[in-house]
Parts: sequence; C-alpha cells; structure tokens
Amino acid sequence: MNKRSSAPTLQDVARMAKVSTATVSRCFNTPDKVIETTRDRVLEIVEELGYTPHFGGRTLASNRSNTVGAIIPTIDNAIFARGIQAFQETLAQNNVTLLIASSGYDPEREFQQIRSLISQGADGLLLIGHARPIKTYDFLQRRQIPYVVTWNYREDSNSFNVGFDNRKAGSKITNEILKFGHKRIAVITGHTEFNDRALDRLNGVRDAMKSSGISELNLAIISTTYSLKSGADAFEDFMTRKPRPTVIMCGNDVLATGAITRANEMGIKVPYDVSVTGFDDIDLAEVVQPKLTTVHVPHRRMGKSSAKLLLDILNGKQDCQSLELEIEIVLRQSLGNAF
Amino acid sequence: MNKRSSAPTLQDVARMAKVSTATVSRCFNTPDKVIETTRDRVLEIVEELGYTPHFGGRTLASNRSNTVGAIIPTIDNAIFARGIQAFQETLAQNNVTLLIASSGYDPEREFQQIRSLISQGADGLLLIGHARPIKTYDFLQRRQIPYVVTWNYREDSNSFNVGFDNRKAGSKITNEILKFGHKRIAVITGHTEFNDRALDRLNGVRDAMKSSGISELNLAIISTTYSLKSGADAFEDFMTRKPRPTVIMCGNDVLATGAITRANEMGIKVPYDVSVTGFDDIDLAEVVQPKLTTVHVPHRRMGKSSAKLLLDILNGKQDCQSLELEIEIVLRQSLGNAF
DNA sequence: TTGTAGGCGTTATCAA
DNA sequence: TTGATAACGCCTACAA
Repeated sequence: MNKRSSAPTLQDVARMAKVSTATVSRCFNTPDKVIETTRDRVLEIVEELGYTPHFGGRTLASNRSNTVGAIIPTIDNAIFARGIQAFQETLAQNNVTLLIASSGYDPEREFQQIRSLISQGADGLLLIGHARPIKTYDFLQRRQIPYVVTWNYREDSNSFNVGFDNRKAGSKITNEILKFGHKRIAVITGHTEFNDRALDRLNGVRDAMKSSGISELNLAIISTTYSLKSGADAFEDFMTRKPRPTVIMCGNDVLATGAITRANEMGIKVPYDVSVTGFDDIDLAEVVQPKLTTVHVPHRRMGKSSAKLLLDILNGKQDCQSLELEIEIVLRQSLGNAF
Repeated sequence: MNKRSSAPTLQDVARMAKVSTATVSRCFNTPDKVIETTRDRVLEIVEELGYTPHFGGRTLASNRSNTVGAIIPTIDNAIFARGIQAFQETLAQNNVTLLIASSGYDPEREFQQIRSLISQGADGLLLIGHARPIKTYDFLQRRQIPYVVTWNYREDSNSFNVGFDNRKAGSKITNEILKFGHKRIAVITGHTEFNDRALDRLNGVRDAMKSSGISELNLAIISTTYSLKSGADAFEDFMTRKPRPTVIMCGNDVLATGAITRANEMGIKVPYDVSVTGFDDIDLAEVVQPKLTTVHVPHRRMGKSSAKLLLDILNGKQDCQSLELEIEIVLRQSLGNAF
C-alpha cells in the first residue's frame, strides 16, 4: 500500500506560528494554559493548514486514545443497529469515538477483532453476550482490558454487564403463551453454540414449561441461522409434521417474520391455524401481517447504559455497577388461543 | 481516562527471545527474511506473552495503517448494511480493517468524521454520494486522501465512483409506472439537501414525466426524514388531498413500507385504491403486504466493487476506473393500473 | 506563559 | 541472517 502523502504535523504548525511544538500541543489539550493571543494565532494556522493531529503519535505518547471498540455478531441485521447507535451517541457526547467490527457469530473471529481493536488503541470494548472461549477471557484479563458485556444479563457474571436476563425473558413469554392454552410448542432458535442469548432464551422456555408441569415431549426445536428464509423453512418443516404444534416461538423477529411470510404463502392463517411469536421488537414486528407478538427489548436504553458504564470504568470511577434492564411482552396479533 | 495497563511490546518479545527488535518486527512483516528456527522461537514468545503489535507505533513508523474508513449516513437502517458488509468482507480478504462512522445525514458531522478517521490513520475512505460542502472536498484534495464515492454514479464526477445512476433509476421506475396509466403522481422523498441520491431520483421522475409529456402540475412532493412513521404520515397527507394521487412513489423502501402500513390501517387497498412503489429492495419489501414493487439495487456488488477499486487506488495501480452498475425494476404487487 | 528534550513502539536503513 | 540506530508525530515533565 502506498504511503499517505505527508500531512501537516505539529512541527509545521509550530514553525509557522513561531512557537514551540509544546505550545501547539497545549492549544489542543490544555487550552487554558496558553494565552489567548498565542492560541488564536496557532488555531488560525491549524485551520489554514487543515492540520489534524496524528492519532498514532498521540496514542503512542499519551497511552490513551479516547476510542472504544464494539464487536457485534453482524451489522447486516437490524437487531443490533439501534442499540449500537445509542451506544455511539452517548460516547460521542463524551468525545469518545466508536470503532465497530463484526464477528459473524464466529468466536475465533471475535477474538481476532478484539486483538485488532486493541491494537488500534481502543481503550475499552463492548462485547455482546457472555459465551466465548476461555482463551478470549484470558486475553482480556491478562491485558487488563476494560470491557462491558451487553445484550444479556447474568447475575453470576464476572464481567461488567448491562442488559436483560434472556432466560427470564424466555420464561416470561412462554408463560404468556401458556395462558393462551398452548400445549404443543415448537421453537425456532438461532444456533446456541457460543450464543448465550439464544441458549438462555431456550432454557427459559424449558423453565416455564417445567413449572407449569408440561412435559418436554411437547417441545420441538429447530436451530438454524438468523434469516428470513431460515425462519420460513423451519416453519414449513414444523407445519408438515403431525401433530402440528399450536404455537411456534421464534428466537428473534427476523425468524418470526420469515415464518409468518411462509404461513401466508402456504395459506395457513396466523394465529387461527397456528400462533407465532418473536423476540426483540424491531421494526419488522409491526410491518408483518399479522403483527408480531414479541418481547420488547430496550435497545436504546441498553446501548446508552452500556456506554455510561464503560465510560465510568475507563474514568476510574469507583463502585461501578452492572445493570439489569427489564423487558416487556408486547401482545399483538400473531398469538391467539390454542385450538 | 485512565492509562491502559501496559501491554507487552516488541522490546519485551525481543528480550525474551534474545534477538533484536528488528528481527521480531521482521517476523511479522517479512517472515521469509528470517530463518525458521529464530522465527519459531519468536512466535512462541509472542504467543506466550499474548503480544499484539501497537498500532500507533506501527502507523507512526510505517506511515500506513492497512485501515480504511467508511462514513455512512446511518447505521440504524438496513439500507446501507448489506453493502457495507460486502465492502468489509472484501477488505478483510485483503487484510485491511474497516472503521465505520456515521454522520446522521449531517455534512458537518461527516466532515468531522472524515478528519477523525484520517487522524486514526485510515489510508483511504468510502463516502456515500457526491453532495458535500466544498470545504470537505478541499480537505480531501489538499491532503491527497484516496477515496471512493459510492451509492450514486455520475458520469461527470471528479471522484472515483462506483454505483448506479440514481437519476436514470428514477426515470426507469417512473416509466414503468406510466405504463400502468398513472397520471397523478405523488412522491415521498428524503430531504434532498446534501442528499444527491434523493435529489437525483426525484429529477429522474421529472425527466420521465417530461419526456412523456406530462405536466409537472401532476407531480406532488413531500420531503421528509427516512422512517416508517414519516412514510406513513406523508401517505396519509396525500390521501386526504383532493384529487388523490393514483400512485405514490417513495424514496426508499422504509418510506414505502410505512405508507403501505398506514394504508392498511386506513382501510385503503393497495394497489386498487392507490399504487405504491419503493426503492432499494431491502428485506422489508418482501415482508410488507402487498409486496413492494421497487428498484432493486445491487447492494453487495456495489460494496464489493467499491472495496476493490479503493484497494487498487491504495496499491497505486494505474488506470483505476469508476464503475457504473445497473439497477432493475422488480414488479411485485404494490403497483397496479391507474383507475 | 513558553520552550527544551526525552520517550512512547514500530519500521527501515545500513552495517556487520 | 541479524543487529544498531535513526526516524515517525506527539505529549509532558522540567526548566527558563
């Protein structure tokens, strides 16, 4: 790769403003420590030259970057977009820049991305969920990297943690479903390996069934990737089995939307022939017909709170606390009585 | 912000492996220039220490970062996600890291983000669309920053450019609409200031009407922000006017989906009472009922081609070429005959 | 209030 | 094939 054509440096500015580099540096970092007239002169030159501080030099010298990194499973999906947007806005208010990377739900790639972001100088990280190889946690620990885990709250976690309890959430929506008299339950879940959100939701379903005395024999599961098509295919699979389930619970709204779309194509009436539920409450949930009964996740609050916690940690604030947020079930039209 | 606890450095590795820092460096950058036994020893220590190269030091010394930046209008929206994902994948295959920032459709913020990414050491940039203040182009020019403009192709552009011609696309779908006998046309567009995609699409509509001899008096326009609710509200606005339009063209699928959703709520039948069209062909387009007639944009191809072009430019390849991609109209159910 | 100078981690040139 | 060593741009004691 070519060298970047040389950019103006602190030196250049200093020379033209006839001051030392130290003074120019101070104009940026401790402006009140330089007298106004000098500062004005310097800033004018800065403007004229279009000078931008060289980030590499800065981190090298000061050992901090005012940058944090976030590694999310995927950007090609609305699930994380809203939360990350809020995360970023909160950081920006505190003059911290966000670097985003995506892992494609692959723990090995997540590890690489973590290393890469740290190399880039990230002061701290946002990670999605708890499930990752020990190797990754070892690295984080050894390098003493400040990080916050979000999108799943676990009381017993060793990490700083902002989010909702996916297991409780799974139970909660299952209980709602059971109120409608459903007995034969099918679940379309995302792959649960290294995806603790999916796993916990599923275990929540089991918890609820158990405490209502419903046998696991009434639970059928398909695990697949998160896409409209996967949801649709899994739906069709379930509906060609005998006996059919009375409700199909989906691991997220994308899967649920795929399921309902296929239902419409097959001439199956939701919720009269079968009920469908989602998880996340993204835009899609209100667009699909019938509208989706789903779990409302406080995306923006989660992003904002994660940012605040991470900033507190980075600023060395004492007694930083993990934070559990609550979800709500939102009843729309896709869940009805069991037949 | 706290200092990051000290990470192992090249020095540490060198000391433990009993070689010079130069050799360790070579192990990473020109591995074939160091004999295998030494290399193995070094890499072992690297592994043991969990050493990660310090990015700041590296950029400082080598004046390149193997990083490129992309500034997109928003991440909270599926429009750009797929293209950016493809862009990133292609970069990753070439060991280049992507930094993403979002501008919120604000040219001033875009300018800041550009400076910020350059400060971070980005070797090149991906920018969406052509419309931005001269100030921004001046900066790009003066600093000789390699960049590619995407999401809109303009033949007369001075920038390297990958995308489709939004104006032609606007004409194309309008012509399709005119074939269905529509005469009273309403457009819900995104704000066109500093959004050349929106502006060009709109001008394309005008072009097509003109060359079919339809007066501009038959064109009504509402410009608004890109959200489901804005689309819905604008739809309702149009449908309470007299006479009603026979077709409502939307600047993207989000607006169109909002429009159809509101139509359903108001008991207005699409396409019997009014036709609706979208733009982009994202997932939403096939989920909403009736399915959306829209402009299919080659998101992934655009992302991939942009990445290739940018990499070529960065590698100093000669005769790099801008690239025009084609769109297609996809006819689904939301467009019908004028009544 | 300002300047001097050393050092941050890495690469690259030149010798050995 | 390896090692010394001088940059790279910036920050920050310390001195003036």
